[in-house]
Amino acid sequence: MTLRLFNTLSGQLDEVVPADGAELRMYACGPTVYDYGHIGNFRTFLQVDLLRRTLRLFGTRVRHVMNITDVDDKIIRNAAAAGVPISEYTPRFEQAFLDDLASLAVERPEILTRATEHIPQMVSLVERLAARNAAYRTDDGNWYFRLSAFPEYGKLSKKDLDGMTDGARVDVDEYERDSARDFALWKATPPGETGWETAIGRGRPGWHLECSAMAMEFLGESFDLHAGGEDLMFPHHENEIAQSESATGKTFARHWFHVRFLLVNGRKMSKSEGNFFTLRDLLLRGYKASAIRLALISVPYRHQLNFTFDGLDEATSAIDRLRTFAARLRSADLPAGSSLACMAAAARAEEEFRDALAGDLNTAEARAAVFEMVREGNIALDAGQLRSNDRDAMLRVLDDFDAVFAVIADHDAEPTRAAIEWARASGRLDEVAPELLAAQTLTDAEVEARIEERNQARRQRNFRRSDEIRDELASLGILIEDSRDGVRWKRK
RNA sequence: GGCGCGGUACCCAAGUGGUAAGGGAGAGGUCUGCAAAACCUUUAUGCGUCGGUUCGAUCCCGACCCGCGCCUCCA
Repeated sequence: MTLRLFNTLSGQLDEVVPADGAELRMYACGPTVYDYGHIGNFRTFLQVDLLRRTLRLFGTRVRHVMNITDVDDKIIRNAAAAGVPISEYTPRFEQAFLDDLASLAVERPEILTRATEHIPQMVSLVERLAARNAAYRTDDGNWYFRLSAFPEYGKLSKKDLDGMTDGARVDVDEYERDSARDFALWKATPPGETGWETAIGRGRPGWHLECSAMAMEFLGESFDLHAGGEDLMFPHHENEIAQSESATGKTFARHWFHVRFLLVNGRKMSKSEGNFFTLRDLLLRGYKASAIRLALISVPYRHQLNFTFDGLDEATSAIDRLRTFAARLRSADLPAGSSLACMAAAARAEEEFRDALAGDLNTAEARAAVFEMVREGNIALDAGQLRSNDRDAMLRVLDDFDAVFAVIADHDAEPTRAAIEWARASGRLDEVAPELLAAQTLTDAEVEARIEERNQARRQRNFRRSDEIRDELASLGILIEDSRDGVRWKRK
């Protein structure tokens, strides 16, 4: 199966296939590690994860490179404010970021790469550009890219810069850029400030240079796909294209994948709006990692997603439904054989699920296909018409669904536990939902013991006592469900 | 101002030129010591407004209204 994906560069749906016929080489812009990641960041990384998981489901091998930007103005400023060198400042947030990705079940890219470890590659890129007269050094030691050296500039973001550049250029200060639109490749820094001594002078990389250098380092001068948030389209990706293609004369990335920003309560997320959430904020409020993941991937990547707490509740319920169905399938005692209707339901779900993903990663439709099968499966189960082969077929659909969505398999305890641990360590315990904290006061074994106590009371038909225990556990955020196959419980 | 996206039931959200997926919530029911959970059923004569094209439009065209994003650090 082949994925058809919107390509910002071509402006249409293009098939995503490896140019070398073997391995899909993709580069995704990673985080600048100056703070904890927020849900907007994670929507993008989650959608990239969805992309790579879908490719793999379709049988495509992936070599996915993600950079960690560990030097830039914000980092330098924040580290200075914290009174630590950046080499001490960034690892903390890099680790937090990677932990957050793991919490959200985001697969690790094949290659993670840091900007500060590729200074030589960046320097040689500048030298190549200089040799082609596409880069120049100003008297203050900065290096700029000469936009006029790249006539195709604007082809990604569809900007026509002709009228915007410098038609009215009069006297350009000798210390300034030749054109206001020329962008910095390398920023000169005085001794004492973060910088590297290199052949092109002392300084540090401009923002765009690292991505070009590292993408080429690990994927070659020309590769299959480049991903990032919509804001990166201009100027970041446009500049990457300009500097890369000017240096190599080759197409940089063939396919460009951009994820739209999310809104929170209908507005752009910002600290001043009071609608700014990190992953950790949400975990501490008691939302499960799986629910956050599902909420962030259920709206297709090209649409704005309006993130709300209602949406998280919806995702929580939806996951419960899926998990309950999966558990029900697994534990059901079924006769051998298969039924035509159930096999057909599974086959249809599988086909629709794959088709939906193949059509520009339509997660909403893919989800719907599986939920339809869930309903059909439940009906068959209730009617005693589901047979063991049907079960296997439906479980396979759920497996494929989870290979991409990754929300049915329950790994929610660890992220929540880790978030509480982190809150404890960083003096933020007051941000933890009381119920969540309460639920942590009992170990699983202790909960089981209380439940056994209640079971005993129930056997003696001492329902007053039994309800007492149930209420007590409920106040600790532990929900009890009596079922035919015994008592199930879960932490809220 | 330039570029772009969207307005579908109480909420979220797919979708197609031929009569509206899915999830959540609500209601009813099954089950249950009770409850919860689970499961089933049910919920848009209508898809921002007004015109047009068409045998037929939510889907195509035009105008308008509203919301949003990018154009500057930003995923």
